[in-house]
Amino acid sequence: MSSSCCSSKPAPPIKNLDDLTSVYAALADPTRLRILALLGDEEICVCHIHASLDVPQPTASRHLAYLRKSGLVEARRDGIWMHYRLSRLDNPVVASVLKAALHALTHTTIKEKDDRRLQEALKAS
Amino acid sequence: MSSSCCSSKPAPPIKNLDDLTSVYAALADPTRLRILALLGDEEICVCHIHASLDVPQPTASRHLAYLRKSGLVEARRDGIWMHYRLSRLDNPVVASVLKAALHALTHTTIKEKDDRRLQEALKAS
DNA sequence: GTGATATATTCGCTTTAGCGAATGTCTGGA
DNA sequence: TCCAGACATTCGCTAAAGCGAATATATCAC
Repeated sequence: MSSSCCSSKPAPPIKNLDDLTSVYAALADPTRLRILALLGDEEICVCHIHASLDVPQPTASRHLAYLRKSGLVEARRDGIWMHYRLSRLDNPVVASVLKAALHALTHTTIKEKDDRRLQEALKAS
Repeated sequence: MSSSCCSSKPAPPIKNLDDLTSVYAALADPTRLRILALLGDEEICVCHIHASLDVPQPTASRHLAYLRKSGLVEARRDGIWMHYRLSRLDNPVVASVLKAALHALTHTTIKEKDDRRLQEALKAS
């Protein structure tokens, strides 16, 4: 993982430990982890997210707002739809933390189910 | 970071997402992050930990108990002293998550101070 | 056993997080 | 302008976390 940081460019120091702590707080919830895993490289709208995770729409929306505030995801409005995607993190250290999380999530069994439901939702729309 | 997992041996699946979530919950506290960063490869007793972090002894002890329950650290009794060290994690996926955290912590400014106080404490003992 | 030191735990408290239900807001179409 | 659909937010509640202070436990020396 040091290859995603520290190899070429010098990584900027993290002056405030709370910046790191808040990232881990954002990752410390199963619904948010599932959202991040679902996003991967794609951009997904809220309706597909809450359908894939099989959680109520306000729940998905609340966790998306949390992730957005923490800087891990970004949103784009498209008419009545909101599309979410993973942020391109400027800080390589934080980026490697998220990368480790995404990698770990590929090893979870629940991600398979979520991905399957996403494909069904995409097909049905 | 995929080099620390998935390269040679097949990583075991994470059947329960809560296993991952609880690891991130353990990392979502500044005192615990500082403890993990301080430990590094060494084994450190509680008195040096709470002296290095400049937190009350019960605080250090409580967070160490938390880290211990979460499986991230292990303890060894040596007379009246308790020595803590990072666990050797059997799950490579979780190990890479911790590795990313430790790497990120090397970029924090507070770790320098903590390390410096640790050296002083070691020298004084 | 007594005392001293190192560490762990409990207690009372405040703060925060997450949830379901309900409601609010925004957008596009009729 | 009014409605319907997509999404966001608020409210009331419960559960959990973290802290400081105090107390308990454990080990060793005497």
